Amino acid sequence: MTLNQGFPLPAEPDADRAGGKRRDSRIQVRNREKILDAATEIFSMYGYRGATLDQIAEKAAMSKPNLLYYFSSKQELYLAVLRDILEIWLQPLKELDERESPEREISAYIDQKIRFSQLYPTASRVFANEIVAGAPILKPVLDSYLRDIVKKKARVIRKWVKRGELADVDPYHLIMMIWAVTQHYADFAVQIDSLLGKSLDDEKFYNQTRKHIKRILMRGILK
Amino acid sequence: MTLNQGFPLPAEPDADRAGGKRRDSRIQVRNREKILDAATEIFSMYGYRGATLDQIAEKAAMSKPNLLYYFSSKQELYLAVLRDILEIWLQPLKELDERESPEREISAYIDQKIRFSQLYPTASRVFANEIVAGAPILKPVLDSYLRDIVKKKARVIRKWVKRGELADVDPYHLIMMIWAVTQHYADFAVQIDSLLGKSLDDEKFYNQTRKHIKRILMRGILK
DNA sequence: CTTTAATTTTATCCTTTGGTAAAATATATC
DNA sequence: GATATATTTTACCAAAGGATAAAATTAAAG
Repeated sequence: MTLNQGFPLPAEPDADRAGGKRRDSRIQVRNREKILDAATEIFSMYGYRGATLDQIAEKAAMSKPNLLYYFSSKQELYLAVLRDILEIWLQPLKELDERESPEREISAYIDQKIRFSQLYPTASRVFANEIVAGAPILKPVLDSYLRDIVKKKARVIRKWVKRGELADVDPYHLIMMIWAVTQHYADFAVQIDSLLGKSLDDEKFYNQTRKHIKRILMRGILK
Repeated sequence: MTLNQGFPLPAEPDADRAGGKRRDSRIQVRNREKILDAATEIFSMYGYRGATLDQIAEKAAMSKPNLLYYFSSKQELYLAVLRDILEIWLQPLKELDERESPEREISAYIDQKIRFSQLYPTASRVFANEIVAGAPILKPVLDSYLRDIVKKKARVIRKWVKRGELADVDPYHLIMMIWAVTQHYADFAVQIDSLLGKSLDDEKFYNQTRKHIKRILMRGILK
């Protein structure tokens, strides 16, 4: 689950050391994962500044100095968490393929985004927190990497519009809309739970939500 | 701007004292407002736990003890901020009127929500932060007050569907969708700025966004 | 102008928090 | 099983953060 490959976020100084020391012992891998999971949960609730290493250490069932043995600072830990999230957050968008029909592609995209909200709601919330906070860490990534991908995919959507397969929609706004709606179910899960007593964990509700979102959006954009 | 009337959030012990001391001197009003504005901004960036009184005091251009003279604790200040936000956040929904056409009413509702995102983006972010964090403070309000209003308005939407004026949409999901999309432009403003170099402050972009959201959504739900 | 009440400042306290040092323990290798 | 290395624990520190006390200043009322 700790993927991270080639992201424009500074790599952890100690990660995948090639020289000298042996890394990746079973205990190493297990503990790093335990910490990342705990950190994701705590960061999702309190944001970077509000989260404390004590809380994270407790949730990971280890002492704070022990935690700092694996991630040498709070910031390094936060970066590691964000890197993992960004990886899975971005993946689906990259797959939009202009050679297929917009109906099929956009539908699949929505499916993947809502699936992400179901599978990684806390990760989604860490991301939300970071962006709402003004993206102090991710800003450079948004300004370069994300910007490029979105621009490329906007072109794909525009092509569909020109071909007459899609109503005359603004590609950017369409992408924003899909993000907004799908992420909402993860980021505002408490609210949903308060109002409906349901969550995406409930497979029935998950499918109902998925279909409903798709019905309205697809109706809204297909010719 | 400091409205607050009859909200199910505990009232500040000192607010609008009737007995004894005179309140609301000009200086009192001005400083409380200055603090609330500063607090909204800081809370929007760092959430409740991540925000510090030092930051807020600095932004309000006064000393920390001075700030605490007006709001006797961080929590009290946070409650005051949330109360103000909730007031303006909820207002538009209350106005949905079944006697009018859904086309007109929902369109007006979207207008009001996106207008809120334009006028109070930081307030929107404080709210977002609170909900993403699991609504530790607002949970009771969501569970009672908000729940009731939404239930009532869901009934209105359902009536429109039965009358055949609206496609067969789930009222709750529709409301969620409108919230998600409109709030997105305030809550994820940095992202929007990274990708498009625009914000709702730009009147042209504001109108383009508004129309685009409405076009897709209305097409998606009208018969 | 005095007197009283409201506001602001200065000094300070205690707790929390990110982080370190070094000793103690466990694990692996020969 | 001895030695080296990796992991964990214990004890601690300096800075930050929420909050209070009390003195100093300013504004209002008579």
